[in-house]
Amino acid sequence: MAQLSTASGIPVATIKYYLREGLLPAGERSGPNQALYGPEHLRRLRVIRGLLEVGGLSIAAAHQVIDAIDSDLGLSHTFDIAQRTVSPQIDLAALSPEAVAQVDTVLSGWHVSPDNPGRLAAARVLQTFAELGQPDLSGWVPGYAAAALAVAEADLDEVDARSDRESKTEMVVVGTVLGDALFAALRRAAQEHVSSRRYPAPPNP
Amino acid sequence: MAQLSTASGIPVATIKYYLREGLLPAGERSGPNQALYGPEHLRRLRVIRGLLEVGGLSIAAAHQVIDAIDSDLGLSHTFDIAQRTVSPQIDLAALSPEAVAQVDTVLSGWHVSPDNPGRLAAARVLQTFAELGQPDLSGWVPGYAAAALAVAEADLDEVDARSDRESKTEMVVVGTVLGDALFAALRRAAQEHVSSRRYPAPPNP
DNA sequence: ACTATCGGATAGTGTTGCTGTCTATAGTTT
DNA sequence: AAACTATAGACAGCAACACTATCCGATAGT
Repeated sequence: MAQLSTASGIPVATIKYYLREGLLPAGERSGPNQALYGPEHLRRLRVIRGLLEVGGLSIAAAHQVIDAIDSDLGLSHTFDIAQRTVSPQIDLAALSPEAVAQVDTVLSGWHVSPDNPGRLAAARVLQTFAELGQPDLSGWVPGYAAAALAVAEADLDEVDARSDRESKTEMVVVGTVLGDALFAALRRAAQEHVSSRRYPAPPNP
Repeated sequence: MAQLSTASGIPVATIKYYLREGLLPAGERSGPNQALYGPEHLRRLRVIRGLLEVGGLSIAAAHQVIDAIDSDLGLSHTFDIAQRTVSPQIDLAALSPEAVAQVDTVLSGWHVSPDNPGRLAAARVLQTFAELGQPDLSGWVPGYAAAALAVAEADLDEVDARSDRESKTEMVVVGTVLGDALFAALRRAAQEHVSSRRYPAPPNP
């Protein structure tokens, strides 16, 4: 276990904690107080840290998506679990009908089930804007939808590019979680790029 | 204050907490133990709840971006504060040069400063993929970059569409925070749409 | 005069993600 | 064989966070 700790850079106490929480499978027992850990444990640890640190998931959420990787349920079901895990729980009754209608307008032509977590989350965001007196976002949101469609195509392409089923499953889960972080990061960079192109000389205070 | 509480749906104790933390400016004092709260307080409360619940910010982070709204520092500076607040702090020394180079390839042609928070965060994500043995993302990431560019254009368009400076500032801050959530939500919906189009009949277990 | 409410201060709560300590045992070195 | 180190497993403790509850003295409205 000391090796596992030094190889991963994670303290022994933390590894024990992940074992306790069921995030990491126990090592192969070689005695009452001895266990052997293989490369798959190291890999799993890296998945865990990626989900927690980069993806910002909680321990409980990471547990769910890791279970989704381990169980073989078919890709669409795995997608569903991953999506629900990373999305906020939203009560449909708490949403204004206007916001929901607004989202459905944007999503018109898409085949999306009514309880898709993204649909509800998007409605929540639009409702927040509406409460802040920004009712007309018709110039803004469609651009987001078009970009989201392009990204989703890229996501599915990448999953298709994986050869074996296990690799596909992992790409579904990890891609769902880390894809959010990746896009947000690239948006920051793109904002600086576009901003500097539009306003060449930033005003000096 | 009771009115403010019922109007916003936020418990009095919580409003007091926000006052203590400096998120909400004090009401206009009308006596040693009396204060008046106006519509601007209600609006501010809605901003706070949006940042915390929808944007997922911490109290400290919300404080920073709210200060950015209040101070008038020029749009590019406000953008910078908002970006740094919502981005994870990443130590450049902890990043592998390969991951950084990979990001810079994707960002080639963009005018992005070396310490742009998005550049570092994107490198962190790519490094995580590399550690998981997914080295070749050249079919995936460029699509993200193109989409991010389109979204950034839409963001700046929307800021430009605001007339007064204060409204622009608020759109910069709120748009930066809630835009992430909006895009992530629409990506979920788009994934279901694309997935159902590509694999019409999900396998029944 | 009386009662409800106010602002302000202080302390307490539940959750989360670890971290430190302890014990009994097992391997390893001398 | 004795000394030493490392291990698994259980348990308690801790710091940060976002509230929440209680108390207090003063005052506004009736």
